[in-house]
Amino acid sequence: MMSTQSIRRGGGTAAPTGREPELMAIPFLKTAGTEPVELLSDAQRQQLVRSAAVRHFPARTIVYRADTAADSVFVIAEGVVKSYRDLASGRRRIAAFFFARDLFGLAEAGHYVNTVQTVTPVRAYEISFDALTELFQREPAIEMQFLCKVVHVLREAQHHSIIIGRRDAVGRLAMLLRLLQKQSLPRGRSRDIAVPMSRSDIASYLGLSLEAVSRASRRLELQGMVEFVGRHQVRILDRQRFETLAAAA
Amino acid sequence: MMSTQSIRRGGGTAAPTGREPELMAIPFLKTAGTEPVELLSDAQRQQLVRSAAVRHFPARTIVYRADTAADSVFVIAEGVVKSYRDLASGRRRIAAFFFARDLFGLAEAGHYVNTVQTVTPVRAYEISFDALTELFQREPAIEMQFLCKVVHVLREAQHHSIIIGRRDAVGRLAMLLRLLQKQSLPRGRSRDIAVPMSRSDIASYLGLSLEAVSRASRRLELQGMVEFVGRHQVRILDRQRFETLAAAA
DNA sequence: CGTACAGTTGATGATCATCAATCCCTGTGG
DNA sequence: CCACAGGGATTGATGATCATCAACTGTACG
Repeated sequence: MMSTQSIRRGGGTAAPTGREPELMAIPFLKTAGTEPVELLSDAQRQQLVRSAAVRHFPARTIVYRADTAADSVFVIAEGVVKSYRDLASGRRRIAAFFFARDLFGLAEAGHYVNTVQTVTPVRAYEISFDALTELFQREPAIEMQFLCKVVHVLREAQHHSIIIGRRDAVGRLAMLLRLLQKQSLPRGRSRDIAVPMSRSDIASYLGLSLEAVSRASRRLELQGMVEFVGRHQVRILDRQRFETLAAAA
Repeated sequence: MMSTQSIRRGGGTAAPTGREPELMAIPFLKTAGTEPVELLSDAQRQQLVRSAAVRHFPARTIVYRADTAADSVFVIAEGVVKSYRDLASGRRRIAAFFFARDLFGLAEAGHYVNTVQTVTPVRAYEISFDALTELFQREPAIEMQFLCKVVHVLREAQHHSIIIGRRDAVGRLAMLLRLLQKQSLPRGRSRDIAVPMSRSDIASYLGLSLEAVSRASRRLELQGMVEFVGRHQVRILDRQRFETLAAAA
């Protein structure tokens, strides 16, 4: 279904030679701008790649399940995953989507907290905890970069709860689209946003019903802010109003 | 920088007992149980205390404001703070409450993300970023403990968005009370829960209106699950149903 | 004892969840 | 190439829940 279409998202990434794995975040120390930057040096990437294994996952693959024994973390080279938990009520809450240059697999007392499943085909670097701690000892600077990245993920989690805290469905959807926009092209200014995940996933992420997402999409279109090009792409038509809505919080 | 008026240096008897500062979290590596544990060794605490300054804040003091220059992190020895952001709509969203043995002050590009204000009088250890990085180099094990703590805070942030994701006000309130219960006595089994913050703060944390919190409290009482003893204490009357409600998610 | 603020209670309207029916896209097989 | 099946997505109708506005009560503190 989305297999071929959604793998190639905007942003001609790749160039998988020696520049991986990448780890991107906004550092907490003062930097030039407020944009995310690559945290790892070439030397650090070389160190990392020696401790890691490259893994390939087809779309919709479970990478690991919540509450199972955890032994490694993952850095995405290419693709998108969702990190979620199925609640007692039968509802599913997606805690986060992770993209290229993101880190996931943080555990609690030796067990994964969330289930992680690929949304698109994914290429990732898997690093065992043993290798990671050994790496931290050998190259302490890398540990600081990981700390930096985790803080970044923490900020994103806080942002997520601000999204969910909104009462209006269209506002929540707009905020998600803005996230996806940043992912699509970290620097470019294209009007097109890739939406690799299903409506159902979006609903689980936004804390809405599937129908509410559908209606919110419709309303965004009717108001002339965006245009849906198929199910996995959105085009911004009125950036002004779109940004205002997404920022209103 | 820090707001000058709101900060008062230690006026009383700080006299650290030697067991401070403490830093508590559930490690991500496998441990004996799933309860939070003290992360720092005695030696590490001694190192830390040498790089830190003890600060005392009266209740309702702003420790720092969002978007101001950040230069240090804080470890709470005693007291409660709230970490929040005021949104464009005029609403306030509390991202987290922090308690004794918690860490706060993580920044983004050299600026604090949230405003932090004390709820009760607070005694805290302030550690400048400079001292912290220097400390990490001198004692690499401490960096791992900080990483561990940040991961812990990340999990709590994810849990927060699960709370907010609930649709029913009573359920959200119950989940907050359960958090406060864990804080009250990490090991004890008392029926009483301390609720140091105001209804308004609770509302901002749960993503509800102040009135909704009030009505939810009333309903919890009418259903016989809890009893409110004054405004800052709750007594569990029917733990069974209370846990069920809080866990339903 | 009075003021100010925190909290409660009530009435009304807006928004979303839910149930149900239909549409549409995609992949499959004739 | 087309028909069909199945899951994803859309649309519609109804009810439940919370926000909001407003009035009131309780409590802390001088």
